[in-house]
Amino acid sequence: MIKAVRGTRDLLPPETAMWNFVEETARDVFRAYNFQEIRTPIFESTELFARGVGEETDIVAKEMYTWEDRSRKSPLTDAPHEAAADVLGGGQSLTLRPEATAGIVRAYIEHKLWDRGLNKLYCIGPMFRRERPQKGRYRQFYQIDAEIIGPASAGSDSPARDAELLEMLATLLDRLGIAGWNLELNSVGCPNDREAFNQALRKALEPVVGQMCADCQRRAVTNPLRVFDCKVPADQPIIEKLPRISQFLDEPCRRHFDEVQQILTKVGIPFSLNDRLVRGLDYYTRTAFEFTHGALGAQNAILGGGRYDGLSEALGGPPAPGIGFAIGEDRLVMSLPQSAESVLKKPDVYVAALGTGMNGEAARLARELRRENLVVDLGDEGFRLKKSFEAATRAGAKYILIVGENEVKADAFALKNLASGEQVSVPRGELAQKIRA
RNA sequence: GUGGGAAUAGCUCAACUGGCAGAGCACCGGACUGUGGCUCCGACGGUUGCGGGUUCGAUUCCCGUUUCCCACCCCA
Repeated sequence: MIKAVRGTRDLLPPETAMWNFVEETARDVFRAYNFQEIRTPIFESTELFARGVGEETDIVAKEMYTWEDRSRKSPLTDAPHEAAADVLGGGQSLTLRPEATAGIVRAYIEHKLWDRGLNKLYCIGPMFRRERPQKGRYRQFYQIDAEIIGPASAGSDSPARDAELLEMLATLLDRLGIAGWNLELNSVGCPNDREAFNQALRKALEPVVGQMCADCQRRAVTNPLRVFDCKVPADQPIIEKLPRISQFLDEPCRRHFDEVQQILTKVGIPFSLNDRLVRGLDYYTRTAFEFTHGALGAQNAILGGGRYDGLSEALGGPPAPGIGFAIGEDRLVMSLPQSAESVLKKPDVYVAALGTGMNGEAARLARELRRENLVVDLGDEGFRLKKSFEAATRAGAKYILIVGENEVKADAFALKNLASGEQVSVPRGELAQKIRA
């Protein structure tokens, strides 16, 4: 048997109803904040992620699905079409997107979206990372992503945008009925701050790193910021004494962060400061945040994001400050309180054809009712009435409509409420109204 | 990539120390040919994840492998 490959999965009904519920709610909330949809390709030039996400990140260094595309022309017969193409293989290096922001910023640059002022964009779709699967983590997973990006003259670097985005997220989680979320907030400053902080951190680690766990010794070399992620109890007293990024923020960054907090407080969004919150992608600046949820095990981050004021320039574009987030849709669906059954749209009526020659009559009635925007399921004239009832009950239909010889002759049909058992004869023209009532 | 656990019917799970692979639910049919849910009866359903080894005999023991789950790493 051929099975879905490791880390991928089929989403089946009724669970897909939950996904539709989440996506419809998200679109609805985004609309209220004047965000518009953008759809970018699910594969891009490898270089985009190397430069955007960062060569040193785990994502780029070991988790991407990357392959070499076939060359347009054989290198034996002619020069490669693409100047950038590898001379030997001829093909361009392509990668399945591991995250959405880089592609959106690429589109921003490619289509000169700064001409439109401030862009508020969202994107829903699959991402791909080759990690070891576990609960809430898949190799093909889905993100709901939104970005605010534009020239600084359009206000893209304003703390008001950070606060607006965070308030929107709180609204979305509330609308979905997700209780018990926690917003953790930090500022990772601008590149200068980070540089100074990194130096101070390395210096502070030097005398103590020998006493720390093996992971921390490795982090101290590769990415000192990640030392703050350590959960080993013995290391905590040491980590407590390390310098914090908050001590290295320059005046503009400090003011920016203060303003974000003030607005959030004013609009009543609860948050907690976490100066150990560091993010794994190189492009983050200033505001960094995570919404966590208890019921997700080790993968407790339901969404995360932050500001990326230098990303456009890193990709060869003009200055374009921005802020965005990615929701792990798989994890969001897992933390929903509703059952799949409860969000599933059940048929209003099951049309039961009864007896030879009734399929046509039933189809005609079903067509009329569907044109009235009712959800209609349709049986088969070969079914005995008992079987039609069972099928209607299983489908969760509200009514069953019997289409037999007697009914057709009278042009009035037996309509039975499956829950109450009440049955009435209804003329053809009044069916839709009666069912909807 | 590292460590641990698991895998038996569509689903949830049994099968004593290595001795005929089972149950409940679901599904299909009948009791009941135009009135469902309840009840009763019957039928269907299996390469015991896959491959090898030990043995007279393997779901059971051993080795390998795949996948899932848990944790690490990291992230959404």
